[in-house]
Order: sequence, then C-alpha cells, then structure tokens
Amino acid sequence: MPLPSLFNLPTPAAARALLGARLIHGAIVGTIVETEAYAAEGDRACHACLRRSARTEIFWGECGRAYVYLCYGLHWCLNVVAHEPGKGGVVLLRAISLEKGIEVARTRRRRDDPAERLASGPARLTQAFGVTGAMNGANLQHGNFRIELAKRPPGRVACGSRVGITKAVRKKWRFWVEGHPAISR
DNA sequence: CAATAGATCATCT
DNA sequence: GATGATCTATTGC
Repeated sequence: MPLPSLFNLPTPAAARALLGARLIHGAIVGTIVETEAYAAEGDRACHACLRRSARTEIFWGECGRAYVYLCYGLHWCLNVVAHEPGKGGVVLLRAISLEKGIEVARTRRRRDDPAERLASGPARLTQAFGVTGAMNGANLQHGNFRIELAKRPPGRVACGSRVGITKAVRKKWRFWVEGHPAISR
C-alpha cells in the first residue's frame, strides 16, 4: 500500500496520522506509537529551518522517503518526509511497539531488555531495526524497508511539547498513543 | 529515585 | 571549532 495520506498534509497532521502505522524492515515489524513533527518553515527546532543544504534538501523532497541522521555522534534517528506541496518537513519516529523479530532486536541491543523498551526512543528503535545512515533517502512506500499505514487510527492520541530540543519548545508537536507502555521518557 | 557526565562525529560556521 | 531531535552508567541523596 502506498502512503497517500502522508501527502498534502501539514507535517503535524502527518505525524498524528503515522501513529498506529507499521514499520517493517525485513523480519522486524512494529507499530509506531510516538512521533514528532519538524517543519522547515517557521520551526526553529528543525534542522532545515531557513537553511537549505545538501543534508536538508530532502525535507522538501518526495513524501514517504526516509531521512536518517546521526545524533550526538553515535545515535541514528529515523524520520519520514511528510509535508504540504511546496513546503518542507519530516516526522521523527520516537517509539515503536515491536510485534515480530523481538529476538533479533534483542541481539542488536541488550539481551535482557524488556520487549516494550527495545524500541522506546528514537535511537533505540533504529538500533532494534538495524537502521543506519545507509538508509538515508530510502523510499518507505514499498520494498524490504517500508511503512504500512494503519487501517484504522489508534484509540486515544495525546500531544505535548517535543523532547530534547532547546528551541521552539512551545509547539505541541509530539504525538503519542495515550497510555502505551512503549512510549519514551 | 534524580541528576549529571561522557561518549563521539557529520554538518555547518 | 562548535553544535546537537540521545542513551547509558554512575554518582549522590
């Protein structure tokens, strides 16, 4: 299935729409339970804010592609390009509830991690799914590494301030499935 | 349990 | 040369 509902949506709306969707990478499958929106225009917390460069060009690119970047020198973070026509923005995937491939994910992280903690954080989920900078620009609409949107939206969705940023803290652009055990922080 | 330090590098100034 | 959308281990109460 393509990701039509990610197109032509403002980035925060796309972030909400991604809750309940499945991320699939080979044998690893999980449900997205926490996201954050980053808009290129008017969002000072965004990497691409007023700064178009080789790295941030993808913010204005085709929706449904992956933007993977290295944070603090050692953690990969996975984003999905999603924005209205002519604008730029991405959705950061912050937490995933694993359904399949839990044992494989455990070998990539700590063996004694509880299942709900294996992918409960932006860098943890890339570890669990084996995502690295090599996947930057990948098309997530089909293939071995892809996203399948939820047929029905999840139950309760909460929103609040984004985590770990120092600018534009007022924006309530973090979305999560209320009460889910796999959400971060 | 809460607070803090350190690891470590692509990107931009 | 500074910065940062994090995580983990360790310290201190």
